[in-house]
Amino acid sequence: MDRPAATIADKCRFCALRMDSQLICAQMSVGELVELSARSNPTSINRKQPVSARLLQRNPIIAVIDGVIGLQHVLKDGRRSIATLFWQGDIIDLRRPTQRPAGQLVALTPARICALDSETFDRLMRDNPDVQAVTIDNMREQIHLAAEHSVDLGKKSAPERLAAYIFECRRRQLGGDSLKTVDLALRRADIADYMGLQPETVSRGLKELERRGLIALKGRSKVTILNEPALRELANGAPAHMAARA
Amino acid sequence: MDRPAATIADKCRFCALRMDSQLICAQMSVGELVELSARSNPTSINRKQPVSARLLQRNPIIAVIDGVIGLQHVLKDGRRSIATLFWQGDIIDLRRPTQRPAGQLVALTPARICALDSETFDRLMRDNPDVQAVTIDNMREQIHLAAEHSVDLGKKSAPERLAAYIFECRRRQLGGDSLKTVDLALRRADIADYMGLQPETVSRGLKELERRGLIALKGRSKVTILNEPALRELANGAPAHMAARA
DNA sequence: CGACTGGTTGAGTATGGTCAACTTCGGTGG
DNA sequence: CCACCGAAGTTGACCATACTCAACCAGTCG
Repeated sequence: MDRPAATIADKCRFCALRMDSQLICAQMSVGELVELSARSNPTSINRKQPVSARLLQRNPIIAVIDGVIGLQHVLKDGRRSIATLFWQGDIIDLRRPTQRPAGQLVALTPARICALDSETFDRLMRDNPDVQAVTIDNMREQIHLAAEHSVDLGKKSAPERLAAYIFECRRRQLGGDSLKTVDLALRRADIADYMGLQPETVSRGLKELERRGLIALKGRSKVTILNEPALRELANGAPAHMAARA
Repeated sequence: MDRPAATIADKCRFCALRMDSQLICAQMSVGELVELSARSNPTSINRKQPVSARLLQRNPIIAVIDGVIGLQHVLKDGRRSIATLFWQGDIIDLRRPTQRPAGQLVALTPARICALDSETFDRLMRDNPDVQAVTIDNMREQIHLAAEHSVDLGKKSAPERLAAYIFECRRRQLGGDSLKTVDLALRRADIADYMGLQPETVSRGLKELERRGLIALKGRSKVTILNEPALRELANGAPAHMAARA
């Protein structure tokens, strides 16, 4: 190097992962960020593009800067399933002891991610307890969300799943639980593959929620929640008369 | 105390969590175990018993010693869903920032667990890198298994789900991938609630796998795998002609 | 404008859910 | 040891939800 560059590279300086105290890069010192920015690989991905296998090979730790990344599995006969959604701040650690295929990461919206190699990430985890805490919290949250998602897929009807999906989107969006209008974020086909439905069923289900007066569809991707208690009851699997009362 | 007790309490001395190098207590020094055994709460639970809320209040970290623990959610109208199965060595960390209800832990077989309080667990994680590594590995594995389970629930037919369940049981059992005869571990109703089916469908599905010559049912809870490649193809969602060829 | 992608609508169907009856198993007590 | 009881599991008939397939519609981009 020409001279000791004690400044943070631009790619990190303005990164969204520093802008919220809950996010990983907000835990780091200037020195750590300088070092990190020499090793990190921020990348933009277009919708439907997979995260390059070559990138993952060297850099198996992915932090989602913005957009939505899906973990996609394709069954032998072509059925596609999206097992997990990753949103801003989520840390995806694809390293596994057993070398079973783990599915593929695909951008479901235009997205930006930041890829790290094992050594850098492990060192950061070891040396910075705040990074470690944030990362472990994120893993715990992922485990918890995965459990809730399993409940959705296991026992809920199509309208119930869609109600649950609307709340899931809202929770993960800027503004969170106070938003009245939620962005569905994904295309119908992706919502379908994530919620274990067909695109047609998603369409009919959303219409059904609208017919019941629970939501209003604003264009193709926005939903306004009209009756939040009832929508919540429905998402929690309450029978019709309970949801109506809510 | 009467005198410095430098011995490990019996409850820890013979614990299965020390007997395998992958498990959490096998990472600990004698000194740590002595200290730990003063704080840990090994408990036996009968099938269908929930893990006591009082225990969890004080000790939100649970290690599964043996048996199967399920994370159960009950919907507003009574439908029951088992989101996750925890087996020997799994570490359940129920602490969450947001105080949303997280479901209930229930023993699905006679089980033994060991409950720890936050402080003890966090200190152990901080002071012992091996404990930390094992625990983080376990969390990563849980995230991964949850993703696979979501694929099962989202897009697979009843026989496919049951084939996948048989492999999941085998993987988690002593002997693992080499076993020919697998213990289904759970009752039909619990398998149903875990795989997003009804008990009747589980029964019919297992019969169907038997009819196709993929498995043989030995009593109510044992299954012998007769055609492993074909069963695997089926579990992976291959169409009938591919599975038959396998 | 035409081609394309994404979304919606409709008709028919199949898979798995529901409900009820029945069987098997395992434990308990006479 | 067998009789009995309750829990667990299986079977069958019927039915509903969501899937399939096809046509159609609405934007968008060259």
